[in-house]
Amino acid sequence: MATIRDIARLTGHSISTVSRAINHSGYVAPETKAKIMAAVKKLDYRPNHIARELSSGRTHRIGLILPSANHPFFHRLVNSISAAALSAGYEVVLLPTNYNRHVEVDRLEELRAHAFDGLIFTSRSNSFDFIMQYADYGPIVCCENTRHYPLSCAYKNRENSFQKTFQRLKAKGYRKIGVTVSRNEYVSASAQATIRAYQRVFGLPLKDELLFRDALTPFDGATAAGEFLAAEPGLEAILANSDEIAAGVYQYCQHHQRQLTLIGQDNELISQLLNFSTIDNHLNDIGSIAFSLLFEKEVKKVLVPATFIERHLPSLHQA
Amino acid sequence: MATIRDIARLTGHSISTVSRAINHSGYVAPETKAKIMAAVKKLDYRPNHIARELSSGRTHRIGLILPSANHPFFHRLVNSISAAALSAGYEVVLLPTNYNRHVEVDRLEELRAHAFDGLIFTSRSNSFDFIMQYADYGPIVCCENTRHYPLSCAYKNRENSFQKTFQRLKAKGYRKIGVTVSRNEYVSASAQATIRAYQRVFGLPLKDELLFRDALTPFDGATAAGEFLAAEPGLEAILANSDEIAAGVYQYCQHHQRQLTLIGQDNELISQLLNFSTIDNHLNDIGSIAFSLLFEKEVKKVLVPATFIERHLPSLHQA
DNA sequence: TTGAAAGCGCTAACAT
DNA sequence: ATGTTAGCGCTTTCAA
Repeated sequence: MATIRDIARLTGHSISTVSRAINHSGYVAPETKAKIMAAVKKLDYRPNHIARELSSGRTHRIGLILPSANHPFFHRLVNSISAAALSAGYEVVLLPTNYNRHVEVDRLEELRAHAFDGLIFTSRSNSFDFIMQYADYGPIVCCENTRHYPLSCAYKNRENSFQKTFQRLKAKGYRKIGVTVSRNEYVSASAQATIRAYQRVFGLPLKDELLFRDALTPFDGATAAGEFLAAEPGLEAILANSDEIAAGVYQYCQHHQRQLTLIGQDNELISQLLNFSTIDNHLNDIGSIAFSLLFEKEVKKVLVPATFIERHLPSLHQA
Repeated sequence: MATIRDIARLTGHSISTVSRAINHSGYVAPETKAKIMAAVKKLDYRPNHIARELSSGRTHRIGLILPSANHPFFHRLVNSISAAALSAGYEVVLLPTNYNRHVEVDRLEELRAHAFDGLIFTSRSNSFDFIMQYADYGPIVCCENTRHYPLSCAYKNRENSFQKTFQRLKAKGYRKIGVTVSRNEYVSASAQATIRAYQRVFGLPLKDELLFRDALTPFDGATAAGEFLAAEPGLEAILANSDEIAAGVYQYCQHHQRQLTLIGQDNELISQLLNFSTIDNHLNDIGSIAFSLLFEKEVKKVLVPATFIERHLPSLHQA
C-alpha cells in the first residue's frame, strides 16, 4: 500500500503539499497538483481512512444500540436512522445487545474510546443514571422519553396514546379487554404506561389474568388470546404490543371462531392486510429526529405523537 | 481526555510499560501494573479506539452493502450477519446504496482505504468484473452466485428452485401462471433465472403479459394480479418474488373474489398467517455463511439449497 | 522487568 | 505556492 510519503517521494514534493492536493484544500499550483494526481494514480494510492480519523479526531460513524435486528420495531428505526445518516455523510454501526447490559456497557465504553461520534439507543438495558455517565464522551440520543434526565430523545408518549385507545374502547362500550406487553412492568416503561393508562381510564386496575407479559412473537399472541379467553370468556378486545402479536391473536381467533376487536401497533403491513386497527407510532419520524438530535448543542426532547388508525376486521364466517 | 502519555507521566513509567499493563501482554511487575491501573482509574483513562486501529492495521469492522434497509430479504441477512459478527468480535456497518452504483463504488473505495476489514454484498449495482478489482484490498463476499469469478459467495440456486417450483405446478396441471420479479431481466440475474426456469419446464417462453417487472411492494403485487387477470382470465397461479408481493396478490384476490394458487418466497410471517406456499431460501444460513467466508483463505462458493413449503389457502367464501 | 524510540498515515499550524 | 514540523494515541521492536 502506497502512503502519502511515497507520493511525496515520487513527486519530489512534501507530504503536506500532497495532502493539500489530495484534499483540494489550501494552495497548490495546478501543475503541482496534476503531477501529484498522476503519482496517486500511478501508485494506486488511497488516503488511509483510519489515519484520517485519528488525525481529525472524528469517525463520521454513529453506533446504534438495539437488542437484536429481528423485530419490526427496530427495522423501522434502523431504516430511518441509516437513511438520515447516509444523507448527512455518516455511517451507522449496528450494535445488537440481546438485552445484555454488559454488552451495552461495552458499547458505551467504545463511545468513550472514540469509536463513534455518537450513540443512539433504540432500547436499553441500563438505567438512565448509568448511561448518563457517558454523555461527556459523546452525544447520546434515546428513542424513548428520558424524562428529567439530561439526555436528548425523540419519543412517543405511550401513556397518552394508550389512554386514548382505552377511552376509545370504553366509549364503544367495551369493558373486557386483554393487554399484551413485551416485557414485564418492572423492566419496561412501556408496560408500566399501559397498565397506568388502563387504570386511569377504567378506574380500576387491569386484572392480572388480562395482562400477558413477554409477548414477543405471533405465537405469544395466540397464547395470550387463549389465556385471556380461558380467564374471561366474555372478552371483547385485545390491545397488543405490536401488529405481529395482534396477528397471532387474529390467527387464534380464526382458528377458534371467535370475534374480537383487535388493536396492534406500528401500522405494519400485516395490519393493513388483515385489516385490524393499529396505533401508528411514526417510528420513521422518531428515527430521523433521533439522528438529527445528535448534533444539537443542547439537550432536546421531541415528542412524536401517535396516530390511531381505525380498521374493521371482516366479520367471521365459516369456510 | 487522558492519553497513555498522561498515565506514563503520572506513574513515572514509560508509555510502553503502560501499554503492556493495559493490554495484559508482555512482562509487567505486579506492583507496577497495580500502580498503573490505579492511575488509569484516577485519570479516567481509556485507550483510543482509532489509535489502536491505526497501529494494528485492523478495524474489526465489516461493511454490509445493501440497497436500503427496508426489505425483508435484507432484514434477514442483516440479522444473521450481525449475529455472526457479534459472536466473532466484529461490528457491522450498514452501507445502503439505494441501488446507486456510485455510492457502491464509494464503499469499495472505503474498503481500499482500510475503513473495513471486509465487505459483504447482499446486492450489487456494479459488475463482478468491477467489484473484483477491489478484492486485493480486503476480503469480499457476495450473497449471490459469483459463477466463474474468483469471489467467495453463499448463495441459493435460484434457477433450480424456480424450476422445481414450476415442475410442481406443471404436475398439478397448471398451465397459466403469472410471475413477478423485482427488477427487470437485464439487470437482475434472479429475473433471468425465473424466465429461464419457466422456459425449461414448460418448453415455451413466458408470455410477456404474464411477467410483471419491478415488483417491490404489496401494492405492486396487487397491480400485477390485476394485469395478469386482465391479460389471461383463466390464470391459475402466481409465483411472486417475495411473500410481501404474494400478500398483495392475496389482497387483490380477496377483493375480487378470485381463487389463485399463490407462491411467495422466504417464509415470512405473512405467508404463515395467510397460509400460502413459499420458497424458503434460508437467508439466515446464507448470512452467517457469508460472514464466515470472509475469513477463509481461499475463495469458496457455498450453495444453500432452498426448500419448498407447501401450504393451502382456505377456499374462498363470501362474508 | 522496563524504557527509548521508531513507526502507523495523516492533518494542520506555521514558516518560508 | 510550498515545505517543515509537530502532533493524533497507540503498538512493538529492540536494547538495557
